[in-house]
Amino acid sequence: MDAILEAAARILETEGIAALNTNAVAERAGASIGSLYQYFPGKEALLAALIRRERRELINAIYREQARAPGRDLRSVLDGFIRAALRHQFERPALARSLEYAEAILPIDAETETLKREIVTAVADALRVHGVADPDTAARDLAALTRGMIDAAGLFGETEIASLDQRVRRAVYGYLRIL
Amino acid sequence: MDAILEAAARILETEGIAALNTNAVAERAGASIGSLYQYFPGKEALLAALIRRERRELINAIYREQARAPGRDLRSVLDGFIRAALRHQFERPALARSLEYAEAILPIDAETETLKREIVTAVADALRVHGVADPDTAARDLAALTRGMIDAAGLFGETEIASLDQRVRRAVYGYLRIL
Amino acid sequence: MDAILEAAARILETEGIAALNTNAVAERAGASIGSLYQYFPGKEALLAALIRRERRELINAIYREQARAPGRDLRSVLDGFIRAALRHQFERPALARSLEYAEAILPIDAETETLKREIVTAVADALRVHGVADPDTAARDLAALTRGMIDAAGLFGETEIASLDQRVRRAVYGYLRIL
Amino acid sequence: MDAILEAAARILETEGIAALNTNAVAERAGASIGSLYQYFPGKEALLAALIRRERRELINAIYREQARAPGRDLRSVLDGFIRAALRHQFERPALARSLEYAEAILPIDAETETLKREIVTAVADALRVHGVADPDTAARDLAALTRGMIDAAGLFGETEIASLDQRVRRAVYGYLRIL
DNA sequence: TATGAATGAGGATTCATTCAT
DNA sequence: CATGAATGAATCCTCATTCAT
Repeated sequence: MDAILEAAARILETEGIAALNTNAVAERAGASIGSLYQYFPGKEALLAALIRRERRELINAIYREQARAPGRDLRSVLDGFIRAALRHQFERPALARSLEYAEAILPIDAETETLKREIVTAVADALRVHGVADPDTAARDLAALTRGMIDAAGLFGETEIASLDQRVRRAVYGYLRIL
Repeated sequence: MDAILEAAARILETEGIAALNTNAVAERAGASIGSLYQYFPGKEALLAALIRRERRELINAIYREQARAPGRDLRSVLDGFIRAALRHQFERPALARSLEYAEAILPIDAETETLKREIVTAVADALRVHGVADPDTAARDLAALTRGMIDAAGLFGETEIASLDQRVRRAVYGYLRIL
Repeated sequence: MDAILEAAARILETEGIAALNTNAVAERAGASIGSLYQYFPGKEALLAALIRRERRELINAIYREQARAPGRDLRSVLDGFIRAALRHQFERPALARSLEYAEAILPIDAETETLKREIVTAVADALRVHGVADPDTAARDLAALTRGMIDAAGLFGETEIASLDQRVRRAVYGYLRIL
Repeated sequence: MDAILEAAARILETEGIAALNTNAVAERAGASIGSLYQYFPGKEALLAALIRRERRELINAIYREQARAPGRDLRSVLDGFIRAALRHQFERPALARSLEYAEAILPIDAETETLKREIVTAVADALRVHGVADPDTAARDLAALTRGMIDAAGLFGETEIASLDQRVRRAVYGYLRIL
């Protein structure tokens, strides 16, 4: 099951959604199509599972940062969030991009929808604690801006994470007018 | 020919890349598939043409702003660019998103590649004139962050352009540390 | 389109419903699967069309007999109906059997349902004119009994129509207690 | 083993031959597919066993009637046969229909073939004893007509057995010209 | 003897593309 | 130039059957 998900991830990563077909996934996973359908009711469910897997990873990283948040200043907290996002999305930029698109296209089930909201909610909570105005919109904007920048960097072929980290922080701090 | 492109745009907009097939495009355009193939050598070429059409529109808007730039301060110039991007992408957010994704997936021909670079180049030129450091990277970042924010706003269902305009400007100015 | 229907009929006739697959139908019709799907939206629709074709033939024969009915006695009218049923069903007994079963299994659309009823209605009308009690039930019974006998005769390998005709008439007259 | 047969019967009854697949049968029987294959060499054998089970039930009922036949008049004997057929087929009309069809399609083994003949033979014997001409054909016709009427009644949704019993007897007596 | 994961051939359906009219 | 019927490769998915445990 993990092998199948990972195979799907790799195809999405290297060839995009259009090339994601069940036979290719099964073959690359070293399984038969029959097995694929034993674990996933269909192609969409497979994609949904992959989306959830990736989202969950990011959320867990975000939560780990959140756990360290109490008592720290807003910048430190944001730095943590940004680092988590960077590590996650920059690890596999093409995969993140494909899943992002798939999420926008697919009929999203309740669980995936929840996961999606959790990220923004966690950020919004942190902003609220520090007195930021309209924390929900701000969280959404910051997540979007961060994602856009990392995506573009990945597409451009950047490999240096430190520089990108600095630039994202500049945009985030600037948006919030801190410093 | 325009009818065909517009039909493709509408399908992309409402149903996504997966639903974009030549027969559907021809039918919605009120033409026969035969005619579609008279004007476009294939599906990819059709998509590429649509990407170019949309990119060209944005570039023209950017160029119109650029023409007014000499003598104005950086903020005014950036405001123009942001307004152009907003008007363009916020007009048809789902279409923009689909084309964005298609561009990342498709084998891009030279012309489309050039168009893509022109936007960033125009912004970079303006930044360079005003002494911004590493104007190419900055232009890329600003374009990415702007696109990401507008895309997310569209996906979220925002319809008020004024508020979004302000928030994007905040991120852009913040990134550049102006004000 | 006729070729496709006829190919389906022949497969149904010689190999039964289980062997009826779209590829086989297309091949036997000398067409490509693509063409099959141009004319029929799916396998079920193809089967439904075939059912309607066969039913319509029988109904037309029934109607031809009905047209000659006015002024004739009940026996003559029934003889005509029986002859029509025999000629139709005995022509291709295995096909009739398969379609009968398909009709019982498939989700039947309104048109097919109507055709189905028309036969029984025509017989019931004739019975009613001649004062038969509960003409609707009687018509249903007679149709069922006739069909059952012809089906069994076909399955048994009978080829002589005259003897079967006589036996069916005996059952029908007996059911109605005429003679 | 009985559970498996009964599970197959229920699926046949409610969803038809097309929906009868080994996995579904095993699941509904509360067994594993492995077990199914322990008891039956394959799907066809399972179906054949089910056909034999049902046929045997009917034959036993017929034989019970036959045992009471000596010394009784033809009408009483026939009444018994009809009652047996009605009770059996009207109990589960959809199942009977499906098995009937399966029997016509499947490659029938010797045992099933024998069972099939036994019913007609028992009826033919009774007819012969009472001097009916061409008892074999008559038995076949009567069995077919009875089956056809019961099947149609079941399909139509009749639930009242008494009325149907009367009507079948009318057809049977009429066919034999008794009364 | 029971289990059920794994297999993969088979079958339904879609859709990019061609080409005769 | 326009048309749209025809093609068939590609894809999704099902299900009979096997076999290691």
